[in-house]
Amino acid sequence: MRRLGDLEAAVMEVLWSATEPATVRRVLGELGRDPEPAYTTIMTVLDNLHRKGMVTRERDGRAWAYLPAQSREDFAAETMAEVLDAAADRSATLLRFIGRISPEEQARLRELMDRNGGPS
Amino acid sequence: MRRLGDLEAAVMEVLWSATEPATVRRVLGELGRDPEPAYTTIMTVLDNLHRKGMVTRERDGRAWAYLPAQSREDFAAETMAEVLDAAADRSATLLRFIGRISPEEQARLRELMDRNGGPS
DNA sequence: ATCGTACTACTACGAACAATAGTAGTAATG
DNA sequence: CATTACTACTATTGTTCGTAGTAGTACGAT
Repeated sequence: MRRLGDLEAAVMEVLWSATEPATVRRVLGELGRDPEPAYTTIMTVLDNLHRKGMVTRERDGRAWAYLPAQSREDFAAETMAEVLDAAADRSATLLRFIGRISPEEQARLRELMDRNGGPS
Repeated sequence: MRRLGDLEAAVMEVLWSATEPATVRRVLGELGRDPEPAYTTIMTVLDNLHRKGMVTRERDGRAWAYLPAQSREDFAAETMAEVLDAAADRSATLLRFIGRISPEEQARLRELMDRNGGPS
């Protein structure tokens, strides 16, 4: 499973919240950390995320602008699926999983399955 | 999220596969690693897992016998729920999640919800 | 043209956690 | 009572992440 450090996760949050590709400068500004990390720190973090395939990047003038390779939701869903795959007894895991989410959420889950995979 | 190293995960696998509390010696034997780690390495790993609350232990003669604090399925389900919590848009995440599991598994999920949360 | 600014590439180091294991002490067993 | 097996304590190394400096380069303004 792809695992992120604290700062890496915070940086991804910024990128996920952004509506546009974000430069290092922009990520730094929107991180809202105290004390503010150095510009080069964020640059390194973004570079590492790029190596890990978590983000892609494109030129914005001279600077790189980074954008998430996946949406936050895709990332979360993929992680959930990976965790499920790692479990031996998938049914038992699913059963316990639904035991951990609210009845409302179960209803929503049902609805989503109806609407989506249901009437093919 | 509780994160485990490679060896830690392998040790947990052994414990999860075991039907009984397992001693260090036993875990070491069933790890099947080449080269086989030192006895004390596994001892330290189990001690760390114990500190993290991943395992409990009881005396088996002079040795400690370790057993998982949670089943593999509980662990997986809890992790899945944590990941879902971290996502901003839970519905969207669930939607993508069901998109990643097979129709059969969706059916099973539906069945589990019917049987469980359904007729209260 | 060149000077300053902003960005990048390269490099490095410290902190935290994981992997690895040795040594010394102690208890059980024969 | 000696040998063996286990535990506690300690230490070292590796890996990943967080942190950042320095040097180089391109661009825009004057």
